[in-house]
Amino acid sequence: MRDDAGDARGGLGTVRNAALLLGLLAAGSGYLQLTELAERSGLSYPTVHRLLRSLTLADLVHQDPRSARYGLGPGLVVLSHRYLSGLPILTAINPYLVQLRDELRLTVEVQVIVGTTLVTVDQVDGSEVGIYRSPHATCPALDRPAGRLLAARLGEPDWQALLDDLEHEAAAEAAARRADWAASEWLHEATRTAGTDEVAVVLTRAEDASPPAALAVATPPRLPEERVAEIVESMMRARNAADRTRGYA
Amino acid sequence: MRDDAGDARGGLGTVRNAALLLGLLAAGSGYLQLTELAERSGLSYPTVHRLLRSLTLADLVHQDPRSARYGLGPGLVVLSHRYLSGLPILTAINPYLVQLRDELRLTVEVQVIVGTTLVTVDQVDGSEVGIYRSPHATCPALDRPAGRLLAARLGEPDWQALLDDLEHEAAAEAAARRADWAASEWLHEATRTAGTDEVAVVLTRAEDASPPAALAVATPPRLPEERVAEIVESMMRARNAADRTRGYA
DNA sequence: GTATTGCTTTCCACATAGTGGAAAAGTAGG
DNA sequence: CCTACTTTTCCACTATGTGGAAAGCAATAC
Repeated sequence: MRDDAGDARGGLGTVRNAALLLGLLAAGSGYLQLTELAERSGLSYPTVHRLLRSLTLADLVHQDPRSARYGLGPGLVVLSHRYLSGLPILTAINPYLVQLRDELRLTVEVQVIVGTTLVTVDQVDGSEVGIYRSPHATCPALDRPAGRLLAARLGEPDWQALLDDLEHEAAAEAAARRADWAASEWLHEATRTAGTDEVAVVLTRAEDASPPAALAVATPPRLPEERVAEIVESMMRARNAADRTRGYA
Repeated sequence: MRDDAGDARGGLGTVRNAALLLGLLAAGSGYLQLTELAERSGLSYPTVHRLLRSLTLADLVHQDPRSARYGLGPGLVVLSHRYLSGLPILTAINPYLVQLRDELRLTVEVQVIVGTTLVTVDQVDGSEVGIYRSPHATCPALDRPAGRLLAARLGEPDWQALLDDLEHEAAAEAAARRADWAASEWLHEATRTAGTDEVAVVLTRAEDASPPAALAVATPPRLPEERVAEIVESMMRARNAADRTRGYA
């Protein structure tokens, strides 16, 4: 079965172009000029202009009236929230997050891997975070232990795409450690950028239809092994309670 | 100036159709059948099919392999996070949220109005929420005091669209109270659905380019006026500190 | 104050991409 | 095995989406 309309395998060109522009706006920091988007996308100025105007009408893009530059739009927030509020794993783990935070006295996060990106989709803040919070954090998946556990559970094409973004040495190390990550229910080691360690526990099962998710807790460096074991145990308990809610025993 | 290509004023038809389907998926609960989407959109089966496949390739839609039904996709989360992480008001208020939560001993939320919808874009949970958390909540704007303050500050077309969604009596009441809401920096009254009261404080200024935002704190009913005044004062202090960060004095 | 430069937006002609009716393929239930 | 419904593909057609050229706009330099 092959639908020729819609450029076999690639989908409708106009939708692909619109999505391309959204991706470019997401990859940039802040607002971009129409000419920059045309250069990076390979599309002409009038085409970029019409696509951006169409996306603006749909509230998916916003044009800064002062600078005429374009950025992502607020309509994306509603769509994303609707998506997240329907994820069974988030609904199931939700009731346990505050209790887990109070028990550990640490900020608890829920991470989801999307493509090669690790996204913080929920968090319950402990008092220890002070003024350094990142409620809408995204980072390359392998930067954090949670991302390593989840990335290792991706299918081959996604795993390969992830490796393609890495330098040779980092890709080799990741490839070497993949089987270990895939076999582990939890991981405690350093993050790449935040200068902290992190304990991560996988939430999702291979048979789940939604993207892989994990719990994550940032910890000080050089935590005693007993303390790590306690944290893992608490996180596992929350995870297992959520599993019972979801019908896994 | 008028660009005929792109159906004057409506943008490109294909982008509009794609956005229409995203909106229908957001409005539904869970996954929808292709035939349902065709019926609600007025588009033909093959058209809906090609649009959905294109959106799926862009990670904005997901097809459940078991039921063949369609739902919103995880790519929306990355785009939304990138959008939110660039909002100046969120960056500015962020460092004060944990301290405010600890001071009030109550959950603190940041609300943003998008169209006629109020969206919780950040929250710092107190211990009082227990197992009833709504981290990705969306609701009609006027259901909550924060939404009332923000909706009253919308332009005429958006305000009108909001009224159109209401029953006649509710619309009349909102119209009667609009001026009062627009003139108030804070509001303390009942929410429509949660069975709680709420204190809300406006965060954004009319001249801000980003969507209107507010701080919100749920409170028990029949709170003494002195306590309400204390809560408002603390929230205003956080708001004013964020304003100084943003260059307003 | 004027000219220049660069960006955004519109105009126009054209070709093909996107559309919908019809048909085929797939799946679940009786 | 048959039926009913849904999803996906095929096919012909035309209206939409494209890009080159031009117009409009705003900021900057002289």
